[in-house]
Amino acid sequence: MLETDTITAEDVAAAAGVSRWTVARAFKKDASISRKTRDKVLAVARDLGYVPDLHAAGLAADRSNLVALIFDDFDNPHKLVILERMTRIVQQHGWAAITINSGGPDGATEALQSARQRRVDAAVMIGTEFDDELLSTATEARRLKKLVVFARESLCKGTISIHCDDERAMAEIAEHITACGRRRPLFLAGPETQSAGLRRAELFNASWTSRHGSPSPIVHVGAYASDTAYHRLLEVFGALGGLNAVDVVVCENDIIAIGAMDALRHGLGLHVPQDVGVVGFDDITLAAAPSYALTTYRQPISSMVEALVEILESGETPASVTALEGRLVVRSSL
Amino acid sequence: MLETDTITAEDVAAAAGVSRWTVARAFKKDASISRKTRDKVLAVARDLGYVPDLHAAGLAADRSNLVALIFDDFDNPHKLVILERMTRIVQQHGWAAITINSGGPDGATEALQSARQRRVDAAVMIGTEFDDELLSTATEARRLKKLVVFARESLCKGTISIHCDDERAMAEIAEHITACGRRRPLFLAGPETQSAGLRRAELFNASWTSRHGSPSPIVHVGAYASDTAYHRLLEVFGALGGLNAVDVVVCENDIIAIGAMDALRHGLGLHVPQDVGVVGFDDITLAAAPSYALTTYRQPISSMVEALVEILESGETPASVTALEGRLVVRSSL
DNA sequence: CATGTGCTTGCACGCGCGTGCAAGAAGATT
DNA sequence: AATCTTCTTGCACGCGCGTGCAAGCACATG
Repeated sequence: MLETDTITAEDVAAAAGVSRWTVARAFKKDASISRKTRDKVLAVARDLGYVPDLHAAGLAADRSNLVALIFDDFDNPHKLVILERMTRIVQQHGWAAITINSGGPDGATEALQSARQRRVDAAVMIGTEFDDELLSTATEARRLKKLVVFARESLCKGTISIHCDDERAMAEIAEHITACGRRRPLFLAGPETQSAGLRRAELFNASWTSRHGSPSPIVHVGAYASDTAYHRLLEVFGALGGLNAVDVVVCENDIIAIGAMDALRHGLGLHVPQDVGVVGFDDITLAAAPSYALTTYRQPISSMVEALVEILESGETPASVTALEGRLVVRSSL
Repeated sequence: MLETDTITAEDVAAAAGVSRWTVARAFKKDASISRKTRDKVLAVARDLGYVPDLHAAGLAADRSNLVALIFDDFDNPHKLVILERMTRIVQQHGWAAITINSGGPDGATEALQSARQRRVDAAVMIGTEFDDELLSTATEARRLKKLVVFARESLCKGTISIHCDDERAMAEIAEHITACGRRRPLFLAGPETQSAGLRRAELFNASWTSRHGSPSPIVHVGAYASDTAYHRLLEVFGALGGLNAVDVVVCENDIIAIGAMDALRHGLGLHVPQDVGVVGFDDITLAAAPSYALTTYRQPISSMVEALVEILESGETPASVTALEGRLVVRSSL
């Protein structure tokens, strides 16, 4: 790189024959500056390749225009969808996103501290590992301007939660299964510790029980990973009673659903959906692939990010909970 | 959040009975400070919950400890692998990563400018849309401290390129195919404009021709997307001569390979690898799924990121090219 | 032409910390 | 005990820009 010498507002001011502050005004919307000087300054700035230093601006204004996106894992492609929406929409509104890899639950404190050191306007926690207990004990969390829990309902004090209305979602799934004539669901949930925070198994059973009197069995998978789900299902399917006990597998997310489908088809030689139906959650890209054609529930990620932007732009820090409605995407797995 | 009042080095200094600069020294490795005062300061800092403000530090030292990761798309799960390694390893060395969504090639300039505004120590471009022509015409690129092109060879002046040794990779693939007895490869490449930068088709054919005399046909897919690849292969397979003309499909990446496998199996009713073999590139998680069991080539992402860290830590800005060796992962698709 | 109003512009001060130098403290030397 | 080192510590200045206020200006009014 050749011209690394940073060019400041001072330089532009000198070249345009105005003061440094006038240059700042030219770049500030709704600033009191005459049309003529603004145009002149902007033109000079363009020639010189000047852009305001957001770093210094943040320091002065105590507003970094930075949000931290803290992820607990990067295995689920759904994270990529979230990241895409998040970065794109947030950028459109003038923020930049710093992505922090917490590297597991133990790293949460460190991640939060790192966010604070960068003066982020908000830290967004994305991942089931970040449960309310962890958040309520993390003192770092108290020191952030805003703490948002994304894609999971959080009742933690001082925390802002933006998520899909899972209660409604699970009710819709229960209804769809019922409409398809299935009566023997098996709920395949994630790791017991993490899955609890999502409450999907619980919500599904609440809805299912209200319709059919008795709950569905729940089996936990050791990790949100297809191969783990694959082996887990093989392990329990026969023990539960095989086809006599299960005619549809409801999964906490698509990753598990993919593993379940592979297990049913390749491991047990069954047909989906003829023998056993499968329903997922998230609608990852792969769910639409002809090999899977998974019926799943799509979270309203874009709306959720819009909600985040609103919270970013609002001055106050309301300890709020926003639940948005997604939609069931019916394909051929049920 | 309750205690939003930022606590500065000044506060710690007062509480510890030293000057602000001594506090700074306590946090600086290899600083000239006595063991005793450092321990005292650090203890006070911990009690008060003080951590140095990296924002202000960056402003003062002209070093933000920030790198920008600029992505052109978020559809390929391989990006997630890169992101995970990138954030994790870079964090371990004291940097934080800001993720920028360029939203297509037109957004590259804007993304670069955004990176500059944040005073990043380096901007890393990840994606085939960022070709050398674009980079050489982008004046913003000249103003960054370091510009790194990741996972693609770049010969652009002033640019640092870190990538997998594709020449060797394609030679290994050609050798494997040959060893498996296949003699009629079809190369399924990405969009013509983007694929050119990767040069994989070209490199494969160089190797193939040297072994068997004549090159493999090359078919371009309109997008790096499975369904696009699916339809494209269906479209051209018969026209090329079907099984008489093709006994293995070599794909520019796994996403295309997945689409190709689906097309061969579900679209054409063929068997993989019995009728036609498939080889991919990247080794995404899905490649290991039993439904695909894709033979593919794994790029040495971790080593590549380590190389990036080395470049970050080295003061100079060598316009360098680093090509690292990956490895072929043989599964059952060939 | 004098006065008042509203729009522009300039500026002191501060955001939190790093750098380099000089003053001070502690230990070593004769 | 006096002096010299070496280690510690304090400080002026600056990084690039935002905020709030006051001075400057143009124009309209009487």
